[in-house]
Amino acid sequence: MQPRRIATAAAMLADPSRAAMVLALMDGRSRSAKKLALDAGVTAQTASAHLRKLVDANMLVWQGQGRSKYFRLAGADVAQAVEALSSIDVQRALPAAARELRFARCCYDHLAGRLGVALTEELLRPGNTVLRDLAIDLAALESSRRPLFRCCTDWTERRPHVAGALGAALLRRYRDERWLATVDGSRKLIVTPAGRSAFARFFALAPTFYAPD
Amino acid sequence: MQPRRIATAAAMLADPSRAAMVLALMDGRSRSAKKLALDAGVTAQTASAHLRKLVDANMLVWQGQGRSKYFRLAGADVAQAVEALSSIDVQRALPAAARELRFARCCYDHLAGRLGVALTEELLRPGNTVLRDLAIDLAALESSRRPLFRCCTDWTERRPHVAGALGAALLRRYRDERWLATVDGSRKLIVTPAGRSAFARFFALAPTFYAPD
DNA sequence: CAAACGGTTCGACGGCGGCCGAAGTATTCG
DNA sequence: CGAATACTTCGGCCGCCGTCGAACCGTTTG
Repeated sequence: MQPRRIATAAAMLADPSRAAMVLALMDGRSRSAKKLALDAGVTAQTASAHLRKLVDANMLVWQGQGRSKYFRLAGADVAQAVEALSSIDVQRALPAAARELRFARCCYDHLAGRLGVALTEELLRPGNTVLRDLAIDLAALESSRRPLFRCCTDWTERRPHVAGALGAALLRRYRDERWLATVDGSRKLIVTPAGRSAFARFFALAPTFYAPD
Repeated sequence: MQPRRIATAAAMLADPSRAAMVLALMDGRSRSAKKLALDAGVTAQTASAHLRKLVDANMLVWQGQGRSKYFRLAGADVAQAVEALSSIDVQRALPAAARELRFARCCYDHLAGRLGVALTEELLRPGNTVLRDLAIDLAALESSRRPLFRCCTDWTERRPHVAGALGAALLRRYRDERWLATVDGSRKLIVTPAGRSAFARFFALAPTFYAPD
């Protein structure tokens, strides 16, 4: 039956501790069980039980390294479900913490927020040449098992941004080029000076785009 | 705090009875409390409690009519969250019931499934004239408070289909023209003979498209 | 008005599940 | 080897929440 499947998937995120863990992994990187326990504010034993459930539910994958266990999200579907859930009942006034994430953040392994949406829209404009300009190897991405293009609806902007293998490749590129930089352990991303000029050149992003709203 | 928000939203769908109710509303229509109680297989009292919670959580809205109360989804965000959750851990072999929905179904108030994805891709092709051909009044849709365009990732196709005000307007149109017909109380949609020729004319859908996969 | 029907409130029951302390395994390091 | 560290298992506690029976309100119908 369908309801049961959805209920069990939702139940994984219905516990604040598990939600905190998954949220901590929304930047796409891996974290040890201990770190996740701290993130969630529970002891190691409880975290262990939670992580086991999340793995059993195919929401997390894990990878051993010495006496540590590193966890990361099992796929972009999980990230999308989390984003979709947080998009429900967005109150008019976002809390300060959320507003910080509004401009640019990573959603699992791709770019989200106002910047993500804007770059996506530019990318989809007919006849654009950004992918060629950046020399993104679409053929290589296509051959991966992961779908090339998926779209993910932004909970702050309520408009789509690009996810999937392409979204991941783009964010990786932005980081490698030092156009975007990560902030401490948060999902927030900041645009470097080099990034500003690059986005202006390749995406025709006006300087006024960065003005506070 | 962020985790708590997500957890409470997920908790709404974490109960099989509530999940069944929400699922029963995924076709975008309204249902009475009694009907929903039957759908979920619980008594009227329990259903009442569940529905109250769902309304409090802004996932359902309700509308009184005489001594009856009719519920429907509060918005497309809810439908999207449900779709996203069901997309997690899609096993290779879909159950028979799900396969029936694969070709065409309604997702809240717009079209999803293989047909929804195909029509969306045709719609997005540069220079297409479908919206003009069908005389869709974009200006009127634009003026509604609801966002004109949103995309929703399909859990069967894993590719985006059009949602938002435009998606709703299109499905309404397809139904009004009798191109698509609903099946009993399910979300399944079937293409009428008139629909086949219309989709061929406006969307250049080849007859082979309807072949079973 | 009385009967029927849809929805709600109350209270009690029962079970599931998150939590931690304590103890157990495995790996690393001195 | 022994100490320290990361993770797991076990057992018991506690609280939350879904469930239904019974009784209660409001509307509709005859």
